[in-house]
Amino acid sequence: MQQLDNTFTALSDVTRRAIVARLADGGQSLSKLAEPFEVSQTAVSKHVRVLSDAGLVIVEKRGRVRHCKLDAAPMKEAIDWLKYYEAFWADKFASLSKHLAKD
Amino acid sequence: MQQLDNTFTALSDVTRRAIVARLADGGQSLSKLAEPFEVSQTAVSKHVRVLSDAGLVIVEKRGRVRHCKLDAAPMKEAIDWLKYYEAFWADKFASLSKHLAKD
DNA sequence: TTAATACTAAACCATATAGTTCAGTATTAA
DNA sequence: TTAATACTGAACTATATGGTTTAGTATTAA
Repeated sequence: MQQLDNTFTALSDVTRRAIVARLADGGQSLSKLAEPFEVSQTAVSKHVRVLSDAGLVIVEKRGRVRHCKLDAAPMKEAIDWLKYYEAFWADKFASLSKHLAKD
Repeated sequence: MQQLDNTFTALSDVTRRAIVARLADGGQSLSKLAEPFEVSQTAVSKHVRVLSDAGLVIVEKRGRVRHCKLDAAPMKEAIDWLKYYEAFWADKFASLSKHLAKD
């Protein structure tokens, strides 16, 4: 429940979703990770903290470098939650009309 | 992109997720919808506004009543986004080890 | 016509969020 | 040993968020 909050909140920011996308191409240091973004490294560091608190990114200290890698496991719960509502997608005609009949 | 932001943000609040859950049992008026919640009707009204702005709830004026119903269509985009990262779930052993080999 | 109902808008408050800069610490390279 | 690198923490700012209460509007019921 709190985990779902953390996951959805973490993913509600464009920069954080972009960080996740970058990490999907492979783990990397925080400074490398921050390079393409227009905000400061400190800002990226904070975003990574949010993702790490949500369990979506694993940060490992290697000397002076923080190596970041993706762990998408918490997304499973989010997908499961969302999937429950597939029946209410407008393009699923059969389910929709069944639903409309209810109102 | 902005749509994804809106969807994830809308779903990052427990009360709003509970509203979605209630609407899955059928459309209803705002006041009925607000009943089980401990916050004021005004607060629920604001939450419904957020959901409606995200396209997740359709509000229809019927006389003095606002009838609310679920439209989960925007969730599709969110699920699709999340699904891309299935390969990074820790429990998908094959994909994970492939990923680990990269670091 | 009057009173009740179902809201919304406005004003306000406390806290959270996203960003900044600057200073400090830990680690590595020269 | 000194200098550079890779960060984090602290302090600050602006805006967003979630909540409240109070007042007002639109609609329906009596």
